[in-house]
Amino acid sequence: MKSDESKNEKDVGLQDRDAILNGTEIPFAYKASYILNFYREPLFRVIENELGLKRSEAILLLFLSFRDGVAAQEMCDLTGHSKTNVSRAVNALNKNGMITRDVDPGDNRRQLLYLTDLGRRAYSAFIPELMAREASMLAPLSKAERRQYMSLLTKIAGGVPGWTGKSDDLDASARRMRRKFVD
Amino acid sequence: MKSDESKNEKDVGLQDRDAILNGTEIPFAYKASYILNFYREPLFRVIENELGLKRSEAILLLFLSFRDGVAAQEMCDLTGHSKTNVSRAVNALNKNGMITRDVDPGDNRRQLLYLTDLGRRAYSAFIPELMAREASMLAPLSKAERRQYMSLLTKIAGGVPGWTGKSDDLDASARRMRRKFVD
DNA sequence: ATGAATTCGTTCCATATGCAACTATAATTA
DNA sequence: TAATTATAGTTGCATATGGAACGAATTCAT
Repeated sequence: MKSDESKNEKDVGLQDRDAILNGTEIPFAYKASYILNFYREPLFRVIENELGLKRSEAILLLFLSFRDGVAAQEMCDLTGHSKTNVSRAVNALNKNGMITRDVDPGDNRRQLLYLTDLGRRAYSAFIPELMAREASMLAPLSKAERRQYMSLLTKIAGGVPGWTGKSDDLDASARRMRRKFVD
Repeated sequence: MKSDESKNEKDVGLQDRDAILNGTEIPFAYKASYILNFYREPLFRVIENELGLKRSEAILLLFLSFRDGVAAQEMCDLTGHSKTNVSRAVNALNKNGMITRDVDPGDNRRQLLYLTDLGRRAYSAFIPELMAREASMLAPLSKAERRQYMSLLTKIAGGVPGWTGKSDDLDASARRMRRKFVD
């Protein structure tokens, strides 16, 4: 694949951009990543600057907003984040008063997490921006297409537990990669 | 280990999981993030362990695989990654012989990047695993649904340049957040 | 019950990453 | 042309993040 040499323009035109996004061998994953990168990253930086919340802390607040009272473990399972990171987010938010934690009466190792009023206020401060940006993201879709999109996402998400968590598959991937790349 | 799924309360059941994913106020973004997290992160870690390629380096190889000869700048524009990170990836891959770089004859500031054979071999080592995982991800969808999904992603991706890069909007978000959260 | 194995959460350490400041080159304006 | 502004890429610094090792609580198998 040779690039042609007509690169006078530094701007990448729209159709060019689309061609680029279609060039990869993993077009679904690539496009979804592309979209999500531009959706999430800039806003998380704003949240960090304005509210002093790290990415993982904002995500924890988001999670607790509709799932109050879980333990850190659930957060790891359902988001795929490392427990190291979740632990740190829990401690930081606890320290600044945005969540509280109670020992789980049924298991003293676990600590159940709850939003405080301050935590809810922080959540209320950033969630409208995330929603507005989501609306921008979906703007090119009609109502019917949005329903379609949600339906597809739901189907895909439903399959996730089937192909994640199987560390055997990842080990097999690792072996194939290694074998293929050995010098 | 408990042998099955009947009533282990620590496990989150499937229907429960779906309810959780639907609970948020940004369901599209949340579900897409959820899927993508589980798609990408584990494999990037395998790539790092097996091939010694950082996430940003693997992404650069992926990008060059269908877009050989670009400058670092394009990489930033089209992926949203910071130029710091891209610069470091370029230097690392150049040092270990996976890419070469030539000064752009039309602009001495720019350096055009090219995959080497070694770089292609590294790419060839990991891309099948990303493809296989993409296939797993899409497994719940029929052929027709996949076409639909791609069509929707294309539409959404086409809109991205319209709502990103407008730092005015982000500034406005920042102001609203701050105002809403002031103590 | 006793001891082995498992799980929840924390901490240490190494590394990855973003921002801001900087150098060098190019484009713009006078 | 000279002076100003903008852009490509690099680097210093502060911080974010993941893995492994750990302590404590729990479960499992005798």
